[in-house]
Amino acid sequence: MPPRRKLPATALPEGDAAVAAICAVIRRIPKGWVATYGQVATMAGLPRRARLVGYVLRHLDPAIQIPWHRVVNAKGEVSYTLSRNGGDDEQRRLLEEEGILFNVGDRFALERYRWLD
DNA sequence: CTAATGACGAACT
DNA sequence: AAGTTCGCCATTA
Repeated sequence: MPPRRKLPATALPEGDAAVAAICAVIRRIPKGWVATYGQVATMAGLPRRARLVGYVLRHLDPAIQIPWHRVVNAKGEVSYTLSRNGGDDEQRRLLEEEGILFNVGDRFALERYRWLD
């Protein structure tokens, strides 16, 4: 069986190693805590590659077991995108389920929930 | 080959 | 505080 992902065959210059590194970091985010896209990228050895993290998460096989919902943007909110067809609401639900409180601006106190290695 | 498009983010205005 | 601009870079048009 090939890797459980949906990336095109000619994916990244860094290859599967980059995808694996990103997933490895995300898997270490503790329950009830979050990490930003940029933070995950840096921790995976890919500084300034936040968009790549978003790209990988976007194309990840839904069946793969990974706490993808714990990855948020630097403003302390879930990145809402039309193309996600409600998947963003699901992310918020999962985070609230883990005890993260959202305020009226669809945001939460990032400084309070950010996972520091 | 060029241009636009992002699950992004920092710096400006 | 909120909107804009620019850097980022793989993918898509």
